[in-house]
Amino acid sequence: MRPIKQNGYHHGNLRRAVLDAALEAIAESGPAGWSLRELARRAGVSHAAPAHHFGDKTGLLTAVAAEGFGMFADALERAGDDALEVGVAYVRFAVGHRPYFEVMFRPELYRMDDPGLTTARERAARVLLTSSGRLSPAPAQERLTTIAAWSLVHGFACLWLSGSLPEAAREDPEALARSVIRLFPGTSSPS
Amino acid sequence: MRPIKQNGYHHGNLRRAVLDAALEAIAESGPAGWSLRELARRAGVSHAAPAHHFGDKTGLLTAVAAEGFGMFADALERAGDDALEVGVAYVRFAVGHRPYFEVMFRPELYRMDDPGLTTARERAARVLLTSSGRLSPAPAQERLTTIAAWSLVHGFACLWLSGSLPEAAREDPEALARSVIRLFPGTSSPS
DNA sequence: ACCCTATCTTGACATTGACAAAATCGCGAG
DNA sequence: CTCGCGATTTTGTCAATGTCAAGATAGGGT
Repeated sequence: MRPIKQNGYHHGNLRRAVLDAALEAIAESGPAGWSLRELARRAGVSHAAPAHHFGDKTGLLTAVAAEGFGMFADALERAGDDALEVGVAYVRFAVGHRPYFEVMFRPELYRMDDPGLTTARERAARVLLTSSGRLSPAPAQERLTTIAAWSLVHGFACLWLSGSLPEAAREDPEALARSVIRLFPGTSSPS
Repeated sequence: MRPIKQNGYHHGNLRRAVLDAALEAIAESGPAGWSLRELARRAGVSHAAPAHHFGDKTGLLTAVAAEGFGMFADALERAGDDALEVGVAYVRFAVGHRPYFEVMFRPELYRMDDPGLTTARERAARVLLTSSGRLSPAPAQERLTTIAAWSLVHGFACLWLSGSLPEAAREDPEALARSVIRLFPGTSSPS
């Protein structure tokens, strides 16, 4: 946002500033419509400053994805054990943190071997697994039920973000998501 | 693939050649991991030849999306009126024509005001609407049911394409999709 | 034989990602 | 205090890319 440097050189936390600038740029132009040099310009530093903290563009996107998966896992854990609430939290995160979400589920943009990223990813997957497991009518279908519930909320989030749903513009996505998820068997009566 | 030109200049259908080269490049490196000049190199023409047919990079991606929506609508119409089969066709198209699918649902990459694109898009939407409509238990929930069914198949396709599903590597996506869709209320007994 | 239009080439320019080397800052050792 | 050292930032540079403008070529219609 605002330039960090006052006069001469500085040693501020440029890492955070560049990350925020990247998130803002992704929000404006998508995960590929920006440039490292533009971020540096926004942060008020020279064109090669971000390279020291992130290596290259892929490294910056890896940092975005890792942070995103961490926040995502937190949000899902906060939703508790009820599958409906976890699903709503899934959509709420996608809509409320669109830049993170758009990078997270595009693995060709970042490095999947990042350690912090994979742990956060597994943490989020565990919440999805446990919450959707109790939707299954029989233990044999537990795996399919998890995939189906995950697909439902993920698909809704993607369609809403891409503007494919005609009602996307004039309706609250969270309320709409709640109504849609309720159609899935087992989510109507939580307790 | 193969260079078109034999000797000197040529007037072949470069448009098709560039489109095919673009699809191949997208299949390899995603919708953003290629360059116009690389396509021209692959097709054996000069670096600015594609510009005459597509204007710019966005124009080329618009052509890809338009052609993709046309093939998509054809595939869905071929599946008939049964919601389960339409859903399976949805996933089959996403997996079998991955480059098209990845561009189609990323509107920031192309121009949505393209006339041929919007007509094909509406044609596909109509199939989804009519086939999912008969899944609804009550007419009042028809809109929600359509959104839910669409979200389910779209989410499954996206998760499978992004490699997020752990079983993605060792199972047939079409069969898995069929099992998953069957969990949705109303799809078990088609007739 | 000639021209005309679509098609393709060539040349150029600004922007970008990446790398190397120099410059600067901040902090601890003496 | 000051000196040096590592972390950080700058500057300079290069190849690659997208886009535009101008020239060259082919093939058909007159």
